[in-house]
Amino acid sequence: MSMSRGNSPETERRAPLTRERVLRTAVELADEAGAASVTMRRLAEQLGVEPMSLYYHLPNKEAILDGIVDLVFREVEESAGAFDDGGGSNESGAPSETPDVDATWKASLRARILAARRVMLRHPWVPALLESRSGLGLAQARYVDTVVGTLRSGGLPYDLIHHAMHALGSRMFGFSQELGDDAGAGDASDSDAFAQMAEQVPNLAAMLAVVAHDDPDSTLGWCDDQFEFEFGLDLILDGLERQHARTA
Amino acid sequence: MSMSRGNSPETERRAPLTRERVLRTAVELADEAGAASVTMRRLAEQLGVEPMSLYYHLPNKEAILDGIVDLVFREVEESAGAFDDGGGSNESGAPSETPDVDATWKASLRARILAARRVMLRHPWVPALLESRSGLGLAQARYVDTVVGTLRSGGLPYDLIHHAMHALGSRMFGFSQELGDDAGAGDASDSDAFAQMAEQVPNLAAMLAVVAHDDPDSTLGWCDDQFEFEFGLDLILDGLERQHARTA
DNA sequence: ACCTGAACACCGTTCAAGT
DNA sequence: ACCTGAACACCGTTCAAGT
Repeated sequence: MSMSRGNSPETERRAPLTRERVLRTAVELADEAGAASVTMRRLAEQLGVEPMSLYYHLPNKEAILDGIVDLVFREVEESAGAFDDGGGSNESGAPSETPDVDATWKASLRARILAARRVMLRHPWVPALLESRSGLGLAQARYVDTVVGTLRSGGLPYDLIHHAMHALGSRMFGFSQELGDDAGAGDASDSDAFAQMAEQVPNLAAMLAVVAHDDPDSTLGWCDDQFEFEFGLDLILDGLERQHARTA
Repeated sequence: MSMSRGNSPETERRAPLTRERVLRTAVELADEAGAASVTMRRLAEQLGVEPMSLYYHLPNKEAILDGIVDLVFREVEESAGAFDDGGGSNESGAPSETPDVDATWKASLRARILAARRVMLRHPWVPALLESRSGLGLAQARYVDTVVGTLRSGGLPYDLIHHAMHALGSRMFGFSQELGDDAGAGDASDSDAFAQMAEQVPNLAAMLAVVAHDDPDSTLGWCDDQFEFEFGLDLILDGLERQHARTA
């Protein structure tokens, strides 16, 4: 309520330009028009400001891209507020039988990843952007940290956890390939091109014929992405569990 | 040897501009300087030609990117020339006990994928480019086709094969995430930033400390990518084998 | 401290023209 | 048939300047 800083009604209407506000607007822009539309000039326009003003709050476009990825991972953290931290900080590195192993590690990791997926589905441009980025941002690192913590609470040794991170790959963040675009379709979108392709790829064509048999429109784009995601995720989680059981 | 078309020594020295030659040069350019350097203007320069000449042989830049991906997959096909086709075309879709199941499907699929990986390692820009592309090219589709054929020859039903394709994801093509860049490193490249980050991500830091303990330089970038790739691949292949055995 | 204007070095691409 | 030149509508970014 203090009016010490000269807040005219005008400056109150237009929120001041801020790193935070720039990034939030960039996320909105990406959500509405795709990552390619996040351009310094269009972002500035959206903010009612000149392009060069952005450079006062962020060093360059890379920082903006890093920033919006981090913003999404903060959203992931919020969405997972209900989960416990699972951070049993076992200082000694010895893989002795810890008494307090959490038998539900697999279910809770699974739930957390599926929660992350729900956020990613709201921002389908994140996967492609994330692949192009090298280096974890802070929020993403914290997310990875909770995954490690969950696996550790299940009693898995750190080297198996390390392999698990690699085996999960981007699945850890809730996506595989086909989030944004229609993977599996492609040049063969129209059925003519596909029929012509079919004789060159008989095995693939046979598989598609069998799998799509209960879906009326035979054109592709028929995969149940959610089912496939969970299938692949469970394959990996079950495999990890088995590896752990074999050496425990 | 015929000189019917006016081949002066000059035109023989400079090979004629061709779709093929444009794409091969584009691959070389990407190999040497990264995918970002494949630009119509720089590509033309490399070919000793004006930028607009490229548009006579290819419709636009997208076609060039699709083209170089396809070129790499043709390289994958060549590298796998020693493999058999495994194309047992079992017309009836019934999953009855086929007498001619190939018990070595897992090993041969594994070998083919690792062969593809060796090609991808020569062209580290392919993964990122492939993710951004929607739709299989012909050579890539043929590659997928042989993967389907191999799984089918092992007796797996088509719907399990379909799940397998999704579960494998880009691993089918021989890469996971960390081909080009140093995944796992990042903002924490310098040890100062990492130490500061460590207290925010205790579980992650603990894992890294344990896993890196036998690697002298504690900075990241220490993962044995080949080992991790094979670990994840085997996890999936073993899981698929088990799923198949359970329903066979 | 915060924002702007003009300018630079790039992009992909169209279109009319050259040979 | 094959290649070119000029031009257009975009980029990200630097740098000196405004308030």
